[in-house]
Amino acid sequence: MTEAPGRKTPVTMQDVAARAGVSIATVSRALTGTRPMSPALREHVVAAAELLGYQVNLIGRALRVRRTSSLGLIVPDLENPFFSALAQQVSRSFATSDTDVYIYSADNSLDLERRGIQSFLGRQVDGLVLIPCHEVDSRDNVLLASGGVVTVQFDRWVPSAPTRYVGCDNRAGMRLVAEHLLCDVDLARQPPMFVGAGPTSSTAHERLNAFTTSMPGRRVLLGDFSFGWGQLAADQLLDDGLTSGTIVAAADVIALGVMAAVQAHGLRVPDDIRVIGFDDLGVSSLAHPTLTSIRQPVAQMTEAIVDIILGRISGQNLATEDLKQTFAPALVVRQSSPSCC
Amino acid sequence: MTEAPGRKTPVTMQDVAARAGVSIATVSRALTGTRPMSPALREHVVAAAELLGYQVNLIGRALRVRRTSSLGLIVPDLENPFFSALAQQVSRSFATSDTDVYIYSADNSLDLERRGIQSFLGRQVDGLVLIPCHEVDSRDNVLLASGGVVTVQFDRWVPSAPTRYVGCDNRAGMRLVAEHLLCDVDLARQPPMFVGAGPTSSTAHERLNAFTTSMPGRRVLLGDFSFGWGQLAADQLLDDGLTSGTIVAAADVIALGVMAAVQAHGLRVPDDIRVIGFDDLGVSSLAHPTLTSIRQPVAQMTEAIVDIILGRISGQNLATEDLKQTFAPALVVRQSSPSCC
DNA sequence: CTGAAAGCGCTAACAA
DNA sequence: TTGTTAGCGCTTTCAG
Repeated sequence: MTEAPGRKTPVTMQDVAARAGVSIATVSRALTGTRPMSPALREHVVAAAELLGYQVNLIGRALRVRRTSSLGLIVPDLENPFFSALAQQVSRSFATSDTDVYIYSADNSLDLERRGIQSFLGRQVDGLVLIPCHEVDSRDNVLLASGGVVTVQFDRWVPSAPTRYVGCDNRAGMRLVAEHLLCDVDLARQPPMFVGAGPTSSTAHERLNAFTTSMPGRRVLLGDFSFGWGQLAADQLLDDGLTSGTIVAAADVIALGVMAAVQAHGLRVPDDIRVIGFDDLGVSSLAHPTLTSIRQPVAQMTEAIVDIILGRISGQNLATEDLKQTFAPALVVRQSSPSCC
Repeated sequence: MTEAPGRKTPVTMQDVAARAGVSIATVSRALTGTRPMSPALREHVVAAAELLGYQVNLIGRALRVRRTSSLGLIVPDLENPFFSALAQQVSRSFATSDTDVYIYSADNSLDLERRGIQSFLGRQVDGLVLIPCHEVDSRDNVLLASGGVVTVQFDRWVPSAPTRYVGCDNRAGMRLVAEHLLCDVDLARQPPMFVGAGPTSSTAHERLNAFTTSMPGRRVLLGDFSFGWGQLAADQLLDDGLTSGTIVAAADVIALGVMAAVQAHGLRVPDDIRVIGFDDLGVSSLAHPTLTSIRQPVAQMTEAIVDIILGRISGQNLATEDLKQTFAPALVVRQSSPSCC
């Protein structure tokens, strides 16, 4: 019988050294390849290591080299598909480097957010990517993070924290929506209204502000970034007697909820109610009808994060405005709000 | 000005000890509270630590105590909402313990899956929860994992790997679907067919087998666990002239894709086409129409994982069949396939 | 090109 | 109750 799993004493470099009849330093050199050595001996050591099933203890290495080759990513909520998509893309962008990405879900709790940060800092990650839970209340957490390690705020911006930020230009995105409305929509027949999220995050804030600026005096409903809220909001509007209009949602998850509710009420999208989303989640091009949305350049954004964390960018003496890196989104017109021509 | 973030030399116990005028061991005891000591001194030490902004270095601690209080969770793909939901729930179940959960996405790649395992093992996690990518090809990876640390396979089972498994009873779930069909559906008017995933995972396998056993001779289409595949499959069926039937999907993501396509073709759910899902994702109760599905007892499953990892269960001399812990799912009848009465 | 030894930050056994 | 010290596994000077 093989031994019980997870019970055997781990084999160390000491063991490999003994087995190969060399010093522990030689084993280290043979395995990491940092210093020149005779190929024959290297071969010999590597063979011994494999024979014993040696696996490097990264804790020991990290303590010595003071680097962990790891990155912490803290997301507010994994069940929000936009955040899962971001997490996946961050992982993907670091896959070609030697940096491992670990994801921690704060489950929309400031306490868990703090716990995640403490935990990552304690484990000496080389960098921290943080999508903060709350625009105001996460400030202490962001400060805690940035005091310990290179920190990048992603997607959501907490003001007055001295960290880099990577995100998309939400105002520009909402301006694209406004242009689309002016150009392609009969606003008298299908007047616009906004279903957004309460301004507890910069994204919610910026999208809301940009909408009310571009489209003043329109109806605005605020909830959170969820499918359920979109559905609830649409139910309210329809129960109020709405039979035609253009619903601008602050996120695709909201928009998809809106569409479900509109169709449940027997109205047609886009003939009766147009729906416009934001983010351009993968499923949005598959929904029925397909969703007009604002596409965030996620791959570009995560590449920017790679550059910052791996230090490919000096970042030393940046002017304040350069701390914030925003990327231009694009309008993707689909069936839920087609163009007129 | 404050110092540039992430640049200051970290403050160690040594520093705290010097500042407080005590030995380093006293600092350790004051901060961890493992040994009795005079409250006044503890107070004093804690104050010094806070003054200096001391943060424990968990790497140093881990090297010494040979425990990291951390758990690795490897998922095949974060963009699949079912896996994100599982990840969230695992995190949640461990939130009350002192074990931190780190998530790693294998991005459906065996190489990345292996990298994640190596990385977690090297970092000496106390346990590993693995949702394997592939029923056959992941075998080496599972063996690698289980050779290093307590490993639990979750949701998907790779045979002949000596690890515990936690998942739901997929066959029982599909039997519930069959019962529902026999009881509530006019099978002559709405004949059942199966839209599943290729048998590259135990879940796909078991659900497919259970369907073909309960409902022999029915049409079966196999793709993958995605919204897009559900849509594509439904398009095929409808293009073949299907105008009424019952589509049993192997997962909610597939079912949602099916529903979108069916509605895009102008057919009604459930009047023309019934749709039944599996997993019972949160959004499934919000879709339009709401989705009849098989609910997995996710919270129960993750609690079982907690028990295994934290060693609340002996697990020493289990019989082979006890290594597999399956939980009973439940049928949730909603609008997409209502009951007859 | 290889070995001996120091030491990363921490905790625990042992002394006082 | 507190201090001294060894050592977790590893890399990297420094000698040889």
